[in-house]
Amino acid sequence: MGDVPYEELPERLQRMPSRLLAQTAAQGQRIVGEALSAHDARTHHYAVLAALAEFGPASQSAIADRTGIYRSDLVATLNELADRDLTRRAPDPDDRRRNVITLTPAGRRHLRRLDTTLGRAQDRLLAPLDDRERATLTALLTRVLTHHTATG
Amino acid sequence: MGDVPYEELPERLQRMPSRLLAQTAAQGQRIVGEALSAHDARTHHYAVLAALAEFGPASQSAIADRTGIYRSDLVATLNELADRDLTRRAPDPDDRRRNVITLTPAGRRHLRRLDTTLGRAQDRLLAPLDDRERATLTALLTRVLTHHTATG
DNA sequence: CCCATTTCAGCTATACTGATATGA
DNA sequence: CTCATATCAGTAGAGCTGAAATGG
Repeated sequence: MGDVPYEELPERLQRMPSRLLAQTAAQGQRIVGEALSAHDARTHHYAVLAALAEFGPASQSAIADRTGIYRSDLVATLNELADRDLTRRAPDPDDRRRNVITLTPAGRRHLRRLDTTLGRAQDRLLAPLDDRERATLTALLTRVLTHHTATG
Repeated sequence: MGDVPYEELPERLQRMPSRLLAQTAAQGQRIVGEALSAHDARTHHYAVLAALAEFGPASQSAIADRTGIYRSDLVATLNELADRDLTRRAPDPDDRRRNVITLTPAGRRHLRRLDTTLGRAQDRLLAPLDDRERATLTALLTRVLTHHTATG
């Protein structure tokens, strides 16, 4: 990708919002993925660490709800985080169906490193936009997203 | 996804542009994918048909450049389109390394149907935004995207 | 020889579905 | 019995890489 002047794109594709979103999101994923891979991390890792830091220990089900990660995918993510000693998984004594996931001190430090790295990645992604434009973009995206994810 | 009030998301995730883009793009892909699957089509099909309609017959290499589809992925896409008699693949007499891809009349009709279907899908995707906001969003996305895909 | 074009075979991360075992 | 939780197995589309075969 990125080997061709934008002018050559078919006009239909050029202005199709879903395509603009997909392509721009792919650029973001590429930039963020490169930044995270330097820390042996992926986006799901960051989402889980952030949820634990902001809401405290939680069941896998609660983490899934708070991050948008599917319960089935969360299993692997938590395995990876536990392998790296960034989170711990312990059975919940109050409800033995549940695991309680907690952040370790190393997890907290890792999250701070990722915050820095990801901040820089966002900056590279949005480089051509000034602060006001960035705010406009995130506000518009937020409105579209909430419209499609709202429960009521 | 979409089972939880937005307010419960970790603040870090809520405002991260790359995540907003990824999630919104996923909604777009879901909506567009459903619309296309009713016509036994996928996004790559539309991109190729649009490129052929707007630029005329072309080699696979040229189509790849004009759509952003990888050359390797284009092979399968063109197989599928040819199976449906929407495009034709013929060797180029001027350069026998090349295939010349042309749109069939059925392909032209199919493109028109997809135009309609996709127009409605875009409208559902961007439902919460008015026309001016939609224009702002596409303009901002276009600037970010061209910044990352420009050759010079 | 080098370069362009097509094709094949594979990989990755993400989003998503369905089934199952266990316990409330 | 039903519902919730965690887990496993698998699917799908898109983006991406590398190598091979053929021809300019």
